[in-house]
Amino acid sequence: MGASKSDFFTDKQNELASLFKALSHPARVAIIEYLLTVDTCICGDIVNELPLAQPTVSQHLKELKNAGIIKGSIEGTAICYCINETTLKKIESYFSIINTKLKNKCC
Amino acid sequence: MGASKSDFFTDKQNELASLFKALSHPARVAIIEYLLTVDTCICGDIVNELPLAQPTVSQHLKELKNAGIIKGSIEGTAICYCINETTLKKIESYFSIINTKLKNKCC
DNA sequence: TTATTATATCGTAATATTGCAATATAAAAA
DNA sequence: TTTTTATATTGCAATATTACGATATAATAA
Repeated sequence: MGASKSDFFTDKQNELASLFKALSHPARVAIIEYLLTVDTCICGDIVNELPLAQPTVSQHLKELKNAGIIKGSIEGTAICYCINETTLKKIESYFSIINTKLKNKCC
Repeated sequence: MGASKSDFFTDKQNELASLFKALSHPARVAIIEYLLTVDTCICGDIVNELPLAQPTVSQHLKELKNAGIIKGSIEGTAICYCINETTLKKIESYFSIINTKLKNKCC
């Protein structure tokens, strides 16, 4: 085999896993961090920021977009990408809940 | 190719990516969530909680341990796993910083 | 000692990811 | 119109992940 048995897990577990999978590559972490340094959303120069070829960057952007971590809107010839605040707030609150639960533990 | 070009990214970006990679499988999310429901750290029954064979669960536990997300200590014949609070706090603070930065954005 | 119990490792097949050259698309400029 | 510019898609080779049967290890029980 090799395919993950996602049918046996809850929807929430699968959703969380796919969010983390989207962030599980250094290039995609770098993209997020670059988007954070840019003031506006007009940012079609992500390709120049990364040590990867244009098709590869395009593929990484697609994965981040499919996971809902970034949003992209067409701006003439260029495309304007920015971080999806809602998703990142969800992720933060997930870890916030985990850490709250951990406070009542022994370990 | 197929190997990710981790040499071209910063250590922090690679570290974060490997933390997220550890969480990028629903079984491993399920393991974390199960560990949260258990009061003590004595928990050698993760295998019975998951719809996966013992070697597969063992492999997932190893990945979580290697990434520093869980800790495991030998407890006689069994092994006692628990969540590594330090790592999870780090992840929460990473997203907390991101969300703070996002507040000063247009989008 | 010989079970038994709990977990890890090995080996391997199925599948997924990564990266990029080549090519396609689609909007704006000439 | 044709060219340029920006991004996406296709196709494919290299590599990584997932899953599990078989087997190994290592501590306790009998």
